[in-house]
Amino acid sequence: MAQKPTIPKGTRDFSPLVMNRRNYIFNTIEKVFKLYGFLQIETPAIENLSVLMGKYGDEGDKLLFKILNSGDFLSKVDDKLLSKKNSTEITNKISEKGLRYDLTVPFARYVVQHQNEITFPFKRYQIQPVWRADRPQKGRYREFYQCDVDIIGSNSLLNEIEIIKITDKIFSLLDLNITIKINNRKILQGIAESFNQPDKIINIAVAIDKLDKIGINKVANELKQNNINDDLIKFFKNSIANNNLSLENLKKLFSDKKSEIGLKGINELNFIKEYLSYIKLKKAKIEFDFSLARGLNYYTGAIFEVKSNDIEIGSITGGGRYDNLSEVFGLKNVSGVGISFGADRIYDVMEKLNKFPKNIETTTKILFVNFGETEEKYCLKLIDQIRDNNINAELYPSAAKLKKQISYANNKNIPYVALIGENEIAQNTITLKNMKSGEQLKVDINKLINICKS
RNA sequence: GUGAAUGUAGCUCAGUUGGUUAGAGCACCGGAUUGUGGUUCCGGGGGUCGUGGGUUCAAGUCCCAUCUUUCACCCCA
Repeated sequence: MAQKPTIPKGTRDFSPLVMNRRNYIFNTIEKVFKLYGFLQIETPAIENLSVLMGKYGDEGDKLLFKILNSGDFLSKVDDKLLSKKNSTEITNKISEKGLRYDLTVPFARYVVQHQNEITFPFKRYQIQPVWRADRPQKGRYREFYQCDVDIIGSNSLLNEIEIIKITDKIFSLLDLNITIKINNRKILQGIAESFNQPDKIINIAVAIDKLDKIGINKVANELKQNNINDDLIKFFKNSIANNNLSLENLKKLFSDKKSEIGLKGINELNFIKEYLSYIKLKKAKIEFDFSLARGLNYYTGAIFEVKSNDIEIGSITGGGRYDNLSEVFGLKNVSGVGISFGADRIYDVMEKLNKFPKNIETTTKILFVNFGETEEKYCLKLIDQIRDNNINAELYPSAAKLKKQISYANNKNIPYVALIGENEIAQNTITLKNMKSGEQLKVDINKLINICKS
């Protein structure tokens, strides 16, 4: 036990059974992405820290995995700096690369770098792992996959509708009951502006986001601690207490305070509402929730978050519109909207609810038993023919005891076993064993192929 | 980053107020059954009890440190 190898905190190995199930999720998601006309890209696991830093808020920066410079990286650090023991300053000198934290920021970087090859609006999807130096706990890993779709280079709110449709389609295929929560950052910004604290929008958003969890009083405390003024806190307390935090109420506030951005947010939200009333969703519930904030800094318009209705776990999917993300990389006026499916959390939910179909687990359809050199040569020819018919088949690699070979088929859930020994060769036939029923038939190769195909 | 709990065989766990050689079930390997798995019976391998130190005649059991895993907060998929 002592010297057994381990893997780093928050990372996992995926065994064959788990991989089958993970691939089922990835394939379902990818199929829907393609159905809506998205094209795939990949970006490197490693990005320059200058690309990653400052995009996710202070908390996000702390959670970035940083990579040491190669070579004698300490030689550039002078003794004064070392003795100060300021980790941030020293890190800047010894690390210039990091592991990507999400797929959206690398995508924005990609768009700016490849702007001349891209036809806008650009619809891309990307399924790759991301890394966060978080403390692992339930549904939280340090390495996990995100499945992102984004449309960049179009302001149309039709894209938001499409994102909602994609989300609905994927979760209906996976047979999960979910709620899509929708809000708009412009509304939050309008609130901040209306009370003369436009710079506090992040603090306000993060505090309001906890409304469901900790209640209005604790939210009020947190707002106070962040130096949010009393007028705003009062507004919240009153409207929540009177169950009155409605679109109309907010609209009135924004009109009174002449907050253009707030009014724009309300218009955008109404657009989505109106269009959603035209189209049918298969499975998803929609909830407009003014307390939804999302921690990532870069969102500027609609924001989405998906929760499981049946399992208590953080959000399993999230996204929104970002107007200025490519601007920080030098490309102005390119707005994007996208959403990210958290494959690992979706897996956890599906496993708890037992939602994985049974038929995704079989791999090999037929095993050829190996009786020795003459027989294996004979089998090799037949097995080629079977594989040419697109049937997964394998030959046991040694003439082990029959018991062992059949157990192998049993453990691997292989439904058919072909036995070809001296007798069968002489009679030019195959003994085919059905592992479920235990039945054995003598068949020829064509019949065997037909049985395996059905 | 803050606060808690946890660690005994591949897995799930027992192990009394500290006291011989640390157990069970499942899994694995072999045999009953040399051309037949999933059932049954018999046998077998596998542990310096997370790691390092300490207390004691004696530590899986008590103390300290450290690591791991898990949970909550923060934040998030």
